Amino acid sequence: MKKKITIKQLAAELGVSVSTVSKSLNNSTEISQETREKVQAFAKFYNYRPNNIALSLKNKKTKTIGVIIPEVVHHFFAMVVRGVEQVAVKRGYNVLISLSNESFEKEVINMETFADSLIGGFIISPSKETLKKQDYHHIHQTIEEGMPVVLFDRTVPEINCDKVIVNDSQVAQLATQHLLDKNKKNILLLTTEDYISVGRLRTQGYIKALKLAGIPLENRLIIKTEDSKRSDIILPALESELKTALKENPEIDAILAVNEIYAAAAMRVIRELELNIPEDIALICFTDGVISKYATPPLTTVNQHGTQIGIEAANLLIDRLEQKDISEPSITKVVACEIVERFST
Amino acid sequence: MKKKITIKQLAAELGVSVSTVSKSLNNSTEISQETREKVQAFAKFYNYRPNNIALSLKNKKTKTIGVIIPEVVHHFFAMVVRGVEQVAVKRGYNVLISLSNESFEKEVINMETFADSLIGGFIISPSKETLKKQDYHHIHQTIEEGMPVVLFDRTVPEINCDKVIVNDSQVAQLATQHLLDKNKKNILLLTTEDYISVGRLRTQGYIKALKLAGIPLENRLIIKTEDSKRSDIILPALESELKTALKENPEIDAILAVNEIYAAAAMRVIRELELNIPEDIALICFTDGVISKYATPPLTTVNQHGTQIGIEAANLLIDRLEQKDISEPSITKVVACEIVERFST
DNA sequence: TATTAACACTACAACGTTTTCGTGACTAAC
DNA sequence: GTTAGTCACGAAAACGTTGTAGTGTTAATA
Repeated sequence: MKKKITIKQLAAELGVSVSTVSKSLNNSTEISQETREKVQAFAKFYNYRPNNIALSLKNKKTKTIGVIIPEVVHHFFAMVVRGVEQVAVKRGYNVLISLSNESFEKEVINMETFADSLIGGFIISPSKETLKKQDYHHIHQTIEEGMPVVLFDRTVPEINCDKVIVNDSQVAQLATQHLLDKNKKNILLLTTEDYISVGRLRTQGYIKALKLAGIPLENRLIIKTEDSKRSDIILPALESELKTALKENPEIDAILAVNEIYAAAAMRVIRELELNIPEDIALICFTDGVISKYATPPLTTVNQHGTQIGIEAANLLIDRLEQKDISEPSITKVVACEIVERFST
Repeated sequence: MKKKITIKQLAAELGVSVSTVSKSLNNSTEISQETREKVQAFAKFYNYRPNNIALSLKNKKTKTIGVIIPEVVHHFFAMVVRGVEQVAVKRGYNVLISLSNESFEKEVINMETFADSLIGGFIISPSKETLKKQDYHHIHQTIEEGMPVVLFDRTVPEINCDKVIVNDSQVAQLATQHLLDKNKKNILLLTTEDYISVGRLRTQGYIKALKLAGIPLENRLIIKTEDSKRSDIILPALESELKTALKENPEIDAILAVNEIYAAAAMRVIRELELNIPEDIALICFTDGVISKYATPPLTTVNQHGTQIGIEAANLLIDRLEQKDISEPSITKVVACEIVERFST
């Protein structure tokens, strides 16, 4: 086993001082061409690579960014991670990942652990529990301590930081319009409680589209799911609620689901009731993931461009890390999503 | 903005030495009860948290483990990450993630970046390209430098390190047997090229099951996919090849797919040919993910317990990091997978 | 009264870097 | 022959922490 070599060892080996080695490796003109070459050759031979920990300590900054998301086993978040990782590598940064598992406590703990100087800044999408509690002290504190934070997807107005969002409301309106265009007039909305910003915004878009089309808003056509914990608990409840709604309101001819999982649940119910997609009921949902792609029929979706969101977020964060002027105002980027038409509408 | 406070600043504030503060915070009996309490109160007031970078440098080890996987946007790998993260948090470690994107070069670069002292050890599933090239110098070198490595899923015999694998061959045999039990005798196998260990092993299990049942092995019933790059390129090719096979061999009454995506492709083809699942063709696949779960009909699958694999891998790695005796022999853990019967068989 | 022991604390080195500020040796100019 | 200037390199501090080895004071023992 050959342990990693340090500058000090290299210096001893070469019979020169530590400073000389350091300067040679950094190609300083202070050192003669000859010595530089010798040192560099030795360094290469011994496979010297600088100790990043020492560098971080010295420079008082790290080349690592922290990503805190509720889940990785979730297509959208995985896409975001991919995007973040992409630009991180390109710009010479590492990515530390932490999963809140939709739990407030875990989010806080993970954030504090990360903030202990391992990390330069955060990219976060808060857990549902955090949003419900509206307790953002950990995020505020991090910002207070001078670490930049970028919020994405689930955004919180009272936090002043860079944000990457999706034009949720607008595209939900578009999606609703898309259904109306297909001559579906009784659209059921499958959404989350309003404390989740994306759910709220999408609901707003839905409402706006109906209003514009002059269709009265029926509250019984909106199913809001509590959505607090794991999907294996809430899905059966959602399915039975939906089933009841469909039975009691046979005029329903379309469903707008706020995410893919809800759409999958909807499909299951529709199948059980022996209705056809899209003839009897059209279906459109957010999140353009594998479920929609490989479903029967493939679903029309709203592609949220998770990778793009990750890219924007990472760039925003790294820009912030590398900028001198700390007082630049916060930026909010909107990533436009688009409707991917398949066969469910 | 209140910057993070250091021991030195605390010491100045309190009018004692740095050592006293350090020892007080660590509750050393060397320091009087009184002083200890005072220091701790101050530390709490100023929200002191130790600088992990400095600790890492001092202790010559970090509390961070690196995970290198081909993709996050992939149910199985996401599950593994979840498992790793779970035990990492529990045991006080951080998780650094890197995506190879199935590229050899990216894998090597990322690994080298990570290895620059940020990380204590690695959990890796090599990229397809790496497996094809059979170039494992980067992994060997890392091990040489004394960093523990745990390989999972895609395993390589010539690397001597801890491993977490799935009893692929055995369970593929079981899956095949499952189809045979349903009275399906002409089973098509949708697999990868042999250089991917999981593909190879599953193929072996398939062959063994047929042999045991006394059914002759037909090479035209095995479709091996190159599978080198992104799925959007290989899937159409796979689909057309499969379609041809199904047309030319109408006796085929079952398909064993080596992963979910292949199964989804198979479903698409079956649908196009207007055949029924499972009556005309039964379908079973590896990876118990969202596609299988929400497909029509829901697919019978082999659950690989990704989370469990991640848990085992992380524990193996952290055990290795924390053990004194460096020369303990390598361990290979087998995580048993099981067949989840749904409606496609 | 002199020695020892306990106590409560401090000084300092070390981890691996970079960088500032020397410091000799040599050369060139006066 | 003195002074100034360049060149090539080294010493040391700093980043934040911990642990070892002091250090001075007081109390107990011989």
